[in-house]
Amino acid sequence: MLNILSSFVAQLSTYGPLNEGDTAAVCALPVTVQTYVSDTHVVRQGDLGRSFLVLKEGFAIREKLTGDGARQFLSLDIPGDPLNLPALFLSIADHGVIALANAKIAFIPRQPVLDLVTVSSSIKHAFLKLALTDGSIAREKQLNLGRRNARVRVAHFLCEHVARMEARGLLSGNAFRLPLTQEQVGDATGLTSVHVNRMLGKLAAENLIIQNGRSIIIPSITALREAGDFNTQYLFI
Amino acid sequence: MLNILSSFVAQLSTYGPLNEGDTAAVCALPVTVQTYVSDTHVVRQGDLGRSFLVLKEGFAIREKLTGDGARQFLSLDIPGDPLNLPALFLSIADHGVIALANAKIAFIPRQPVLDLVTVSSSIKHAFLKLALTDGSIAREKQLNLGRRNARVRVAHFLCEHVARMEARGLLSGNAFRLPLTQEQVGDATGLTSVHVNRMLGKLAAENLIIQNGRSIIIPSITALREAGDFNTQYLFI
DNA sequence: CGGTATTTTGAGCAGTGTCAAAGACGGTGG
DNA sequence: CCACCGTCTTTGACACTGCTCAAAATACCG
Repeated sequence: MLNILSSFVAQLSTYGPLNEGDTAAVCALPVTVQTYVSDTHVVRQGDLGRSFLVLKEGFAIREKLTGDGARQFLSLDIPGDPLNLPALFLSIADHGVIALANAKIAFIPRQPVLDLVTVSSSIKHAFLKLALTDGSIAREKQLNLGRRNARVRVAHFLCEHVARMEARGLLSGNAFRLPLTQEQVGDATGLTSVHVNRMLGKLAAENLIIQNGRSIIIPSITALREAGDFNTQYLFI
Repeated sequence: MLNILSSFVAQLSTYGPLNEGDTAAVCALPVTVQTYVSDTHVVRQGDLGRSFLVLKEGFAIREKLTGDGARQFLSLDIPGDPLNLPALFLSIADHGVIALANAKIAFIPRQPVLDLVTVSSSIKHAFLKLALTDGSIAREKQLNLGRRNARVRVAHFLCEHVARMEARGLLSGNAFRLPLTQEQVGDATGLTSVHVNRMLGKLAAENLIIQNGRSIIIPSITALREAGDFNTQYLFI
């Protein structure tokens, strides 16, 4: 229960029934946990997938870079999220991973995970659904980046983070603390920090959010979701 | 060999070794083929995944819509591509599918596919890699839409289509015919048709492409790839 | 050959980016 | 506990990319 990987197992089991043997096998995987102090690159685009990474505490970010160094954040990951599933099975990481301050990441050597997936069909099935869900989220972001304006994009970003946190039981009430700077929100939404600042101000002026530093209160999640053209369906939670 | 699903099997086997039994089992799946005349919605966002769809001939598009009806194309699919893997395993389609003129799509009832995946571990493994690769491509598009300007985006789009066609052996030489209107290229790149037109004109003026209607010649793929900040790595071909 | 869809072009505009500076905040050492 | 320093947020002025609207030119299809 209090295993290092319990939150990951819990999430995995939402994708397909795991029997006790499966659960035990996952929890028995050899694990090392690493804690990070400030924003740190854990994996760089192109690295070999030597270990499977699962976020245990705090937050992490997956990112890609353009040739001239512009950053695009692909996801803001929360406890229980796998951080490099593609690298595990495709050998090479198509994206980088950044640990935010105080994040704890579990490292599991690659081979034991591959072995486990080979042995247990239901675990492999859960991994497949995990990959497909991750793809669904990426596609929603294509839509967000390609066809929604700045205000809607920022609102959508907030809605998604809150919805995912809530689904994991990591959020209570309508208040939370954003773990990112506005510059980083810009990297997630394809905007500049200046414009993110203005859009947050606009959402606040419309009473869709109440800001106090990085603490955010959402007076009406329904209203914010409408502003962000947000629907939980694509998250499959 | 000349089975309806042979191109799909060929692609699947690039993701993981399939023995003869696996190959035969896939080819033995019950299939109906449907031909489309002009751009037609085959699946709509939110539909139930009753059949597994594989593109056999021509082109198809996967799309998502915003609440106010703006379109974002997620991918331009080519023969051999599965069109609704997520819907198959997650029950509900997170995106729509459009068949372009003269496309032939193979419909395979859902249950036989699920059964096959349950029985064959190597086929499930191939599906997993397929899903992860699809995710990798979606992430590159997040980068493209979020952080690259219009000219680079259009060049990147062309490079990706050409690279994927080539990898399937569907292209010879440096000429091809774009199966999309400029409006549709805009839906794929998050631009308007007018701006796509200008960017294509710009690429032509720079001798990166030679246009004649929808026929495009690429004098130097190296040069176009540089202009499009394109590298095949994320395609895992 | 006519009608429709698509491409091309132009002019003006809106949304977002850039640059720069001031203000607020938070953590650290004294 | 306070002062300081670096980071982050906020604001303003202006530039530029890409959008809108509209019309003309061209290509495609029956």
